[in-house]
Amino acid sequence: MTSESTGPGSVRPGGRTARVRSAVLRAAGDALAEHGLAGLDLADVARRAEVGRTTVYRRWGTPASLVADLLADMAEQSLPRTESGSLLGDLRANARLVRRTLADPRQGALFKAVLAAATCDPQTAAALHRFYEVRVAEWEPCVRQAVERGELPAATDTREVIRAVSAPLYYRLLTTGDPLDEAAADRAAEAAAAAARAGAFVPPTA
Amino acid sequence: MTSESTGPGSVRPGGRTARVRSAVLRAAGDALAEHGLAGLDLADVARRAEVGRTTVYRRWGTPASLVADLLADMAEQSLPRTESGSLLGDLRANARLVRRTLADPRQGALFKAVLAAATCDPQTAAALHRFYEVRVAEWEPCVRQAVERGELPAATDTREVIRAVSAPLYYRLLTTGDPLDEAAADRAAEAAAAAARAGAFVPPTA
DNA sequence: CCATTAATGGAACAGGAGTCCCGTTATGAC
DNA sequence: GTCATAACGGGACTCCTGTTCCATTAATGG
Repeated sequence: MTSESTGPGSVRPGGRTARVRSAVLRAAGDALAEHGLAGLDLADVARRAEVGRTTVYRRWGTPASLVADLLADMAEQSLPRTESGSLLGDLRANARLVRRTLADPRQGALFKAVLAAATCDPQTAAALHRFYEVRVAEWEPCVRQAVERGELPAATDTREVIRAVSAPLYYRLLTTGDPLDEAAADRAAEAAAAAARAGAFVPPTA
Repeated sequence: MTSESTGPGSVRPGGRTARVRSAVLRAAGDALAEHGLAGLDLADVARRAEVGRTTVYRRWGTPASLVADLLADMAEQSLPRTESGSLLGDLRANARLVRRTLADPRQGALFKAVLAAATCDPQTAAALHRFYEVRVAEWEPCVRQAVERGELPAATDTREVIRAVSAPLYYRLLTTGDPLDEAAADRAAEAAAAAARAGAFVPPTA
C-alpha cells in the first residue's frame, strides 16, 4: 500500500473507458427514472448500456456508488441562469426552472430516485450535497443583487433564500400526490420573496 | 374470484397475529433507522422480530409493502398540538416539533428511509401522502384561527401554510449536511408566517 | 507503427434472497 | 371445554445477484 490504489478508469480514461462510463450513466439514469431506486439492478444497467456486467460491478460496485457518480456528472451540466432585474422575477424564473425539472416525468422520477439513494449511503449523500451547493451557488447572486439594490436587509442569508424557493416544490414532490403546476412555482417564489423582505432570513445577531 | 382474497391476518387479527405485526413493524423501524432503505432485508427483520421468515414474506411480501404498513401505523399515533394564541407562536411550536423529530437520530433516519421507500412504490407513496395529510390536518386549525382573528387574508390556503413550515426543514434534511438546529426551525416558522401575512398563500382569484 | 498493459467481457462459481410444502400452534366460534 | 381452521414456522428448493478467473480488446507511450 505504498501508493493509493487507483480504481479502474483512472489510468486510461480516454476512448473506450469514457464511452463505457457515459453509456452506463445514461443507462443508470434511465433505469432509475423507470423503476426507482429499488429497481436499480446493476446487471440490468449493464444490459441497457450494452456493457459487460463485470465492468459495472468492478468500476462502481454498488448502486449507491453508481448514483454518486451520476450525481457528479449531473453537477457538471449547469443550466443557464436568466436575469430579470427584480428579485421576484429572478426567484420566479428559478422556481419555474425547478418545477419544470421536477414535473418532467423522466427528470422528476430521476430526482426522486437520487434523493432516495442519498438517504441510503453517506458518499451518495455527500455527492448530492455538492450538487445542490453548485445549484444554489449559481442562483445566489440574484439575491445578492437584490440586497445591493436595497430590496432586502443587508444581513440576509442569500443562499437560504434560494433554498426557500426550492423547498416547497421538493416537499410537494415527495409528500403529496398533487401535481407540480406553475402556480405552485410562482407561489414558492412569492413566499420566499415576501419572507426575505420581512427579514426572515437575517440570522439572529450573532 | 367470487370474494376478494383476504390476506393473512384479516380473519383472525387478535392475539398472536397482532403480536407478530407489532414485533415486525418495530423491527422494521429499527432496521430502517440503522441501515436505511437499501439495507432493509425481510429475513433480517424476521430475525429481529423473532418471527419466521415465511410469515414476513407471506404477510408483507416486499420491503415497500412493509414500509407502507409501518406508515399506516405511524399515522395513527398522533402527537398533541399546543396552542399559543398567536400565529407565529403556533407555527414555531409546529416547526420545533418537526425539527425535534427529524433531528432525532432514530426518527430522522426512519423518516429519510420512509421517504426513500415512497419514491420506489406507488402504494407506499399513497400511505405517505395519507400520513402527511393527517399531520397537516392536525395543525391546520391554528392557521384558520389566525385568519379568523384577522391576522391573515381571508382566502389564505391554510394547509399550504402548514406545509410551508415543514418544507425547508425536510429540504435541509435531504439536500444539505447541515444540522437541523432550533434556529432553522424558528426561521422556517417566521418565513411561513411572513409569507402568509404578505398573501403568498392566497390562490390567484379562480 | 509497435509494444505494453489497462480495461473490458464472457463463463463458471458461490452465496443469499425469496418461494413452496407441510407439520404445528393457537385463535375464535360454539 | 372442544372443534375447525387461520396463521405461524422450519426446512428444502430455486433463481438471481455479485464475485472470480482469464482470454480478448484497445488506449497510451515510444
